[in-house]
Amino acid sequence: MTECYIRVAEDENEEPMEIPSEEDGTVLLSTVAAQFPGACGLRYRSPVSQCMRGVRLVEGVLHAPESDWGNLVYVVNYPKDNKRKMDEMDAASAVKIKRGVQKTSDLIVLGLPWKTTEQDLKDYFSTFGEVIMVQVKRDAKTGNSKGFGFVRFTDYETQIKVMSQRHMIDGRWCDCKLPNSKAGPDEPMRSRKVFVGRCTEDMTVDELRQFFMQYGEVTDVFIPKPFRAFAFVTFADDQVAQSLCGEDLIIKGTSVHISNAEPKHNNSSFFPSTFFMVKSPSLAAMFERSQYQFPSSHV
DNA sequence: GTTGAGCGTT
Repeated sequence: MTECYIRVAEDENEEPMEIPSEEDGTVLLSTVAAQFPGACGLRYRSPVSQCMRGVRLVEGVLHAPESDWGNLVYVVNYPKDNKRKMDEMDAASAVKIKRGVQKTSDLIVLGLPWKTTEQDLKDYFSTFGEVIMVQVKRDAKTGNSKGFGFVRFTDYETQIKVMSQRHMIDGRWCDCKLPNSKAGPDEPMRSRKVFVGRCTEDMTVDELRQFFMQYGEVTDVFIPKPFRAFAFVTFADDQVAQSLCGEDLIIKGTSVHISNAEPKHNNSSFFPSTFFMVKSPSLAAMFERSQYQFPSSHV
């Protein structure tokens, strides 16, 4: 058997696309997935039995049913019952659109092959939608991949779609999930100050101020020294601060996580900050600063 | 130069 093209379609009634086989006549699942992201196999209607038959799949390699692939149209298989999930997804996103544009967040990608690079991730996930950030986490010393990474999409629908299925990346099944850092209901109190996690050392007070200005008036930026990979940003309006909590924002190509700046002690009943504010703004600032530590989730 | 559930600081 020699190299050829086989006809593959999303559905029996849809127009097929021709995809190439290998020299030995087999077809790689990754070749199918390149055109049909999320594909996990192929099936076809047997001319003899008129039943759908599965194509043999061994370690990412699809084998022709008979001596060759023939002129049949092969239909793409997706994990579980993806069609029904799509309907649920559309209904869910329709509800959410009414409440405004959904913010996307970083997704953790688990199970990456050691060899997979950020370019590989970008290439793969771009088939779902516009990608605005990818990371492969590596050992600082050896540079070896830790086997997981992160991805961020422009559109929320893309994020939902990507989370709803498994992913064949460089020969391994990977999962995309919401990272633990943003799981569970946190965000307890209302504050004008937010905690900015995962800062990099090159971020300056000025740059953070410039960046956060787009959301509202910034009254203070505090970066602990020596470098501790987080910062505090205070807004004039607490609603601005609250609206950012839980979000992943991208500053200079780095994804930072916004959460509430949590007070470690609560002495405000003895010395309400409003008392200091009318008397002395600088004292009020000192007071606020002494009250807030990093949230427990980041300790 | 190894590994395979997890969780992001260069």
